[in-house]
Amino acid sequence: MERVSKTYDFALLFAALADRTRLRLLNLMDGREVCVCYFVEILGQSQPKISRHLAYLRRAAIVAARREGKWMHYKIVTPTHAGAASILREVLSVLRQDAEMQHDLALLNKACCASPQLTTLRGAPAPVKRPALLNASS
Amino acid sequence: MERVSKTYDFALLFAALADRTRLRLLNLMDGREVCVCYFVEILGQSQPKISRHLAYLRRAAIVAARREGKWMHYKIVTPTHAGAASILREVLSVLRQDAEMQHDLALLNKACCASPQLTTLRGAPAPVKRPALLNASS
DNA sequence: TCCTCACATACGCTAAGGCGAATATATTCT
DNA sequence: AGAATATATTCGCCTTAGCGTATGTGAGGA
Repeated sequence: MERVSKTYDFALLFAALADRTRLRLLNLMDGREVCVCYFVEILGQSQPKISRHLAYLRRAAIVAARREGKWMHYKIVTPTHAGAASILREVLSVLRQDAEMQHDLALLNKACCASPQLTTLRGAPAPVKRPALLNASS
Repeated sequence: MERVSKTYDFALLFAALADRTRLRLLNLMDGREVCVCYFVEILGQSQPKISRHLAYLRRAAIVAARREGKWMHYKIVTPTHAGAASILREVLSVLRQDAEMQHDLALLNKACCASPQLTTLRGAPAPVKRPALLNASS
């Protein structure tokens, strides 16, 4: 058995959370896997900016990316550290109360159901809702 | 009735938490009011450094300072935003599990009970434990 | 193979953070 | 008033972050 991160770097976790855009991204990924194009469309911000923030979250090991053809899907990964996991869970839970976060999610759900509605997203894969909010990935 | 912070700046909160030294300071203040000299002694770091991090926490409205003669006492203040408050509570709870944090607290408790033990702290006021972990201040 | 789409990364800039060292301020003591 | 103590702030330096813009890369289609 291998020992994983005896001392967890909480500062790194909080640095990853210390940006409104990243919090909005995480909120959109709460419980589902989301394609990058949706982030760009819903947050209304430049694609490189979104991509850089996603890279930041990846560096902090908070999200994982999966390629599917031309598209990249991002999802939240549960931190190996139990404390970090419960902090992240609490954060996501609190974010759900935020007005802007709720608005973002409403846009995501709309885009999900009415595919050809948003011209920019024509043919983009729909985000897949997951049963568990935080699902461990091997 | 006055409306308090309709939209809370979570990024600011997390930025304040995104530093190991500040997390150690908050952990020491968990449930009690602590004099600056203890922070310097226990963390073993320079006084200006400690003071700057405390100023950062003050700016983020996470702690409050109180002067008592030559000494300054710091304590955690509960954020007005309920979500922020519960995040902070969860963070403090998780920090308690961390080895270094526990060690810091052990040093604080020792310093608290054996006053004349630490020469540097001769005559310094003892930290006062509070019943509630997070007590709202008017 | 070339083109296009979706996304990632590099570059140049500016702002902010963190640190040590020095200095300022407030309080108490003599 | 002057000295000593406790704490805060400033300065200069370096590193990191965030942004727009431009460019690179990987996959699919013609």
